[in-house]
Amino acid sequence: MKVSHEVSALRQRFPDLVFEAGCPSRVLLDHVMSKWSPLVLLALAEGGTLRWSELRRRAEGVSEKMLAQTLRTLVDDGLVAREAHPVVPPHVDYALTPLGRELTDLLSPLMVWAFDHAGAILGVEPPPARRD
Amino acid sequence: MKVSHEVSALRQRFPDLVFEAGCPSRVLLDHVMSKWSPLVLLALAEGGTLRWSELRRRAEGVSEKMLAQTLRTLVDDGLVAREAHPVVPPHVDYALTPLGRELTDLLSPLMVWAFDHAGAILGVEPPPARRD
DNA sequence: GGAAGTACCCACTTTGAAGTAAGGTACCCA
DNA sequence: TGGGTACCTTACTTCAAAGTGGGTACTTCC
Repeated sequence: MKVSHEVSALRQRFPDLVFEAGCPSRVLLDHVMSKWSPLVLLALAEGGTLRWSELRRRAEGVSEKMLAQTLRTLVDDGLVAREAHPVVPPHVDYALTPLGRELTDLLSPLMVWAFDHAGAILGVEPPPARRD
Repeated sequence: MKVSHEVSALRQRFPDLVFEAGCPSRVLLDHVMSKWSPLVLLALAEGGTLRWSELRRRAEGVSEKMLAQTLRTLVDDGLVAREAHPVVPPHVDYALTPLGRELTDLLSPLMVWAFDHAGAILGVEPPPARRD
């Protein structure tokens, strides 16, 4: 039984109460699930090594500030590796670390699932006859 | 190759740009990754059918307002089923729908991963000698 | 009659994430 | 001399999510 297996893995980590706000896993999840992180991570999962300007193009709509902030967080967390070449004009490469790859391997099925079900779930918001 | 397979599944859905803000998958992801949704979903994955008061206890720190709001969203999205028994005092049961179970099957490995790596990742924030 | 229990809703305030706009560096080329 | 390129940073503003503190309904028990 796959489900029971999943649940037991959960149980080991979150005994009775699940996990309180502010605990490390929440913080990490917040990093990973911030507005632009998934886009950056998936872009790197798809595209391999990418430079700053290429990431800006792929994460459509991201501002320079948010891209910098997102990348900084991911680099600090050890999920993305940053390699700056000392040339002019600047050339900086970003790529997933092995840890980052572990993450995207778990993250992308979730994104694919969300993509596949989003229309049905959000489109068919059943008429709000919810009240008892 | 597992990774290539994942990536090709991604590619099919997010051709060159990944996906713009405001698209349905973002909205769904935001629902699922809001502050309390993962706790509620995992609590239901672990605990099966739970009633309101039990959920309040498990999602340590949640306010009544936020629990109500979170549950309402999840119910509207068809991830959680709500069953109100017409007794006094009120008795309302919540449980995952099959769709919700699909989600938690993808979500819980991510949470487990986050739990296992959070300490190392956040604790070892390497001394900020990041600048070139 | 009034307190207690359960599952909520509503109005207001606070917080923090994201957006905007502007500047900054370091070098090359015209 | 003064653009132009690529990679950022900082200061200020905005806005939605979350928090706070109340209220409600219905019935049973004391």
